[in-house]
Amino acid sequence: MIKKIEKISTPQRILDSAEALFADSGYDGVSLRMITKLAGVELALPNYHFGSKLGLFRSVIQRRSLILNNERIKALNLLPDTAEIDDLIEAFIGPFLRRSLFGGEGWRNYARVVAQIANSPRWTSEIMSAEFDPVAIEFVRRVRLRFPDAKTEDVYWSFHFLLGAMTITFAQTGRIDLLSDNTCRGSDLSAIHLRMIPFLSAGFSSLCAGSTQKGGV
Amino acid sequence: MIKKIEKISTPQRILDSAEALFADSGYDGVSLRMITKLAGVELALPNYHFGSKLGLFRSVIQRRSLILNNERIKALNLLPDTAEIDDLIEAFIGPFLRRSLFGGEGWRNYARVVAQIANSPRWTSEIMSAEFDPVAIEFVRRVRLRFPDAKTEDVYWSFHFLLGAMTITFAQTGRIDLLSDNTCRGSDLSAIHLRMIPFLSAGFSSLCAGSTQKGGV
DNA sequence: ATATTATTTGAACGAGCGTTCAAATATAAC
DNA sequence: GTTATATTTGAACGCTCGTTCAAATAATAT
Repeated sequence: MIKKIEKISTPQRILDSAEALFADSGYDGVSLRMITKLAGVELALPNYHFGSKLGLFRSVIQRRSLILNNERIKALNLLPDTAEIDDLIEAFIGPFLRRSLFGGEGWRNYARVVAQIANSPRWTSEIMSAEFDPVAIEFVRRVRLRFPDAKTEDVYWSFHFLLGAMTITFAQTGRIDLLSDNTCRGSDLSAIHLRMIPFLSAGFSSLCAGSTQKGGV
Repeated sequence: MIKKIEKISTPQRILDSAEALFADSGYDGVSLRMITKLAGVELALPNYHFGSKLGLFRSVIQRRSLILNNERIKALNLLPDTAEIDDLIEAFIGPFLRRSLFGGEGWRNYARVVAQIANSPRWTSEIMSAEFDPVAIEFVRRVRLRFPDAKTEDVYWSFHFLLGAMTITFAQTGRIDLLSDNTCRGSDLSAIHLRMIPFLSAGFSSLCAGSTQKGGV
């Protein structure tokens, strides 16, 4: 059978181009003219399909966040209530990590956009909370099942540290490559997986399991 | 008492206004007209004093990074070669944390700008590496003195996770406040200090001291 | 006080911005 | 095949952008 060239719909083309450009230069660093030029469509079409530039930006995030959060919830639900902390962290981080590794350029660009919005007060409520609060709440609930004696604040703060480490890492800024003179590769996500889960698990355990006193190596 | 009106120089006024606006909206989200209007100076003056908008942005970062990195180096030099990992982390993070807490609005805005540039590939080489590599290298060197058997990659990756947790936290995006329904306050930096040092120390120890195998609670 | 330099002013430059809209075209329903 | 709907086109709207520059003013040095 002859392989037909799959026609990609206009909204998809716009989303892909916007995602790639937003990943490099952020929301304000990209114009609709740059996006439509890269997508090969007319200038007016983003506004027709997404209402506004802001609507397009939100759609860029939503498209993959829905997939990602479904996978996270599914992975968490597969674990027993008695699951260890490293399995919980794996369930939360793993889907994002594997998408970044095997999901192609689009998922890598998405991760870069996520890092930007996660680190800016501007997008905290209207995007970050709207997209990621439900799965974050479920993750926190499961961590508290694992550490019933943990203080609420300790769990939230641990999650916050995880969030920062995760977003900066998956964004692949090139910082660790430059700093380590290419001894470490930000694109080597299997090396990341090997280290991020133990690092964060130890942090959670230190803060949520035992006492909060210092020096507890 | 009579409040003496301290005349602030034009470059300082421009830096302060630029810093505040960049903190909220990023490099491309702010115009020189917004900056000069807030500073109460003429439009042409940023270009006169800093060469260009990009030069102004770099100066905003440099102004406080010089102070910060001097304090970090000094704090590291005060520690013996046998210093524990939590003291090393304290020396690296502490100055930034205390400035954000007691240093006023300017330092908080600076932290927000730092979070943005640390999480964007765009600023990795020309700002992040240029400003922070020397102190990062010294920190890594000291960690390796503490953990002589640690693999090089493990130390770099641990530092990278620290960087992500630190920048997102000091940026005070409001995310943890919203997520925890104000149980946690992103502005409560003493609560942060109490938790971030143990969390990261445990991560470093897990990755750099013992074996890299999983499940080592 | 005068000469020299540093800074500030006010206006203008060309270019790019997000958004809108009527007309043209393609698609779908009957 | 004809009508109704969905999408695309191309141009224009008012506005803001970073940068430049000669003229005016302030500060400094002799």
